[in-house]
Amino acid sequence: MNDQECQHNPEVEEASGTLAEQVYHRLSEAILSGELPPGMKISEPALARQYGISRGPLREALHRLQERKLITRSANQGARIVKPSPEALAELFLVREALEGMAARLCALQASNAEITRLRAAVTRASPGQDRDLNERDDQDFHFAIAQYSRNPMLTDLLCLELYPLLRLYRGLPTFPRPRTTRAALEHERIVAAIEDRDADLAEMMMRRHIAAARLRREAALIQTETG
Amino acid sequence: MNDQECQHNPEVEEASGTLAEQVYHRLSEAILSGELPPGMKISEPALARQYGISRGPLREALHRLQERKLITRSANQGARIVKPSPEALAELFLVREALEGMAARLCALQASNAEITRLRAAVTRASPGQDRDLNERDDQDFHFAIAQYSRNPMLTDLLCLELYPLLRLYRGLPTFPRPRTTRAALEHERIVAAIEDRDADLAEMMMRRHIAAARLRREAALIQTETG
DNA sequence: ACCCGCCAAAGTGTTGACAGTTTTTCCGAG
DNA sequence: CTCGGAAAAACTGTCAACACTTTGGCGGGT
Repeated sequence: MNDQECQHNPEVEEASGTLAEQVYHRLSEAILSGELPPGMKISEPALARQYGISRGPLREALHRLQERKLITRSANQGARIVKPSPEALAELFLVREALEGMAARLCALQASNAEITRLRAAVTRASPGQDRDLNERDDQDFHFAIAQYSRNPMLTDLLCLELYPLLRLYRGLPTFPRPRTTRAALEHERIVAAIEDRDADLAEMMMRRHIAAARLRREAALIQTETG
Repeated sequence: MNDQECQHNPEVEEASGTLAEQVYHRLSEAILSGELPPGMKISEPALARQYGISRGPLREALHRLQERKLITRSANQGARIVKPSPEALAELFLVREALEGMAARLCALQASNAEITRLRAAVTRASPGQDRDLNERDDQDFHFAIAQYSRNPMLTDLLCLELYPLLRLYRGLPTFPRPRTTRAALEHERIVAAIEDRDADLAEMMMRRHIAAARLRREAALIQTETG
């Protein structure tokens, strides 16, 4: 009935299971990528037409997004895309520091030798010399691997399925700290070295400093903006 | 059409907003309290009849519970109440250690003097002498207050709305560590003392030891059970 | 010109019914 | 008695329609 579906993303559309599941993932991606502008009010009939489905599955997806705090809902007043704020970004970095610090600790304690070898390979491949900078993809892979090798599914899910996706929301924010390429690569190397030594305390401390550095850079930039 | 509604809990039924919201909270409570046995398969028609509503709002509530990981859903196979495992409990305690440690740190850095005074009053009231033991309610209030005074809404929500409720699920587990009354009260006192001194490092360390103590006691009990 | 109440249009919340799938049951063959 | 398979019951996924609420605009009164 709708000839102009898939107008928002001409990708493969064969997906998993139910319509509610599909639209949930597509909406999640649309929000995190900024395709749906923050603060926008969601009209259920309009969105349902756009995706070529009924309101039932759409509402189920919206309730899941609500629980993930990607949208806000109030009774009889509809849903709105969540609006990222500099304050929320600061909070996120502190939570991330705590969780990734623990992940690095567990990694040092429990990762297998094979996993550590893979970590080392990825880090040295990402920065073979002084001149090679760390790109965003390598950085994400590194943190993703640490989270996985912690052997704590609850912690891994929290980081990879909730915190890391949320970070994408804040990329457009003017206060989002740009990665410090060569410096970050060096810190990654030291974290892996601590894990290789099975030094849990050092691994956690290094990871926390690594995360905190981005937060502190951002706070410094904020102050400079205010006074400048 | 249903004369025997509310058969499961004869309480006040006037609640907030939509039916989906009400049934979401009631189901959440039912799962966490163990009223709905872990691992049980959920029949949507049966539950809908039991709560006197249609399947639509019920399904919306179920999708929210799925996102909270209180139930598991697979396409065309229905939903099941999540089953707590000793492994998941161990993971939970590690995540809690990381997050509450950070909360105590932020508390030491950012809590107002009035809030710290309230913390101190609550701790001394909970254990006026050596003989007075720490009950469960006082313990929960203490950790709840720390989470709140951290002035980090994202961290507070994670702890109070996700981790702490989840803990109730594991209370029935034979491996759940029973509180160490007088010892825990002493540790609480030391944490508050560190916060009063605005000693962020010490506050975090004390809180992490406090959480880790419960985890270690549990692991020790497990080993003893295996060998005994 | 401004404010207040009414009316229509749109939107959200809820329901019952229909289609496709899974699970159970039941019956006969081996 | 056990095993396999087909029919039937139950259940999940989906949809369109209905009831109630909110929103926007219009007209009348001040």
